[in-house]
Amino acid sequence: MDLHHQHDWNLTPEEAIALQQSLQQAVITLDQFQSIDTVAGVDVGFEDAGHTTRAAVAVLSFPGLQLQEQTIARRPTTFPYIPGLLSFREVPAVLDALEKLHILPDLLLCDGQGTAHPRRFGIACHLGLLTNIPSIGVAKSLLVGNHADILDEKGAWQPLQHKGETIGAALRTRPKTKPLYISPGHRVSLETAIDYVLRCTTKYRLPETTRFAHKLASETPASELEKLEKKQAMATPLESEQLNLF
DNA sequence: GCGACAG
DNA sequence: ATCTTGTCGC
Repeated sequence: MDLHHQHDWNLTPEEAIALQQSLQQAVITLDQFQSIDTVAGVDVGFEDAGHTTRAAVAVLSFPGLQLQEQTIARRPTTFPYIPGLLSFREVPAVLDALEKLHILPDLLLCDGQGTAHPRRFGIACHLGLLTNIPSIGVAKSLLVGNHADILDEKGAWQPLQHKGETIGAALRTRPKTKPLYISPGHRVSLETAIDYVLRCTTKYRLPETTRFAHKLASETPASELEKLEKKQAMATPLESEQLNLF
């Protein structure tokens, strides 16, 4: 992929933090996109006791939410899990999976935080910036910040705040369940992020995009992996020029 | 120094 | 995230 913000991945935690602070300056939390016809769910799982990273991308039509395409990529795990540095562990594999797509998704729903991060640069921001695809962070638990109690009805939400600023929202996507933490990744405002997450959510707590991607990243048997590999190789994969055209 | 800590 | 069975509640 010909990325506008390419960079080395062989970094120490200290270098990774410095890079986040640098790249964060380029993040845009305003709506900057045209029509959204496809939404992709991105998720990552691990095999071999964590030695292998498996990334999955599921592209759904929008607003119909019908599966259009799915890809999987596996590669050796090279970075440990460190709170605040998740993207350095998962993004390389995700980029591999995105390169296999034939359809360029209009929006990315990522597993994890966007701006709801100590340095305002969660995995959704990192992926959005590298691919230049509008992105949203959809996390199942909190990394940083606080919020008031949320009404127990779908759609209810409260701003997530940290050090005096609103960094995201705690959103109830289903009654009687824990909220989801939504935040802008890149080129999407918080209000719009909440709207899209709700429009991708049907009867479950997690959006359909995330559910499809998670199924691929964690529940797909190795036996069915080769079947997917063939489908992925059938047509011409997304060319780098198609990604990043501002 | 102590506790918290996406996946 | 992953290792793992049954089980409590709407």
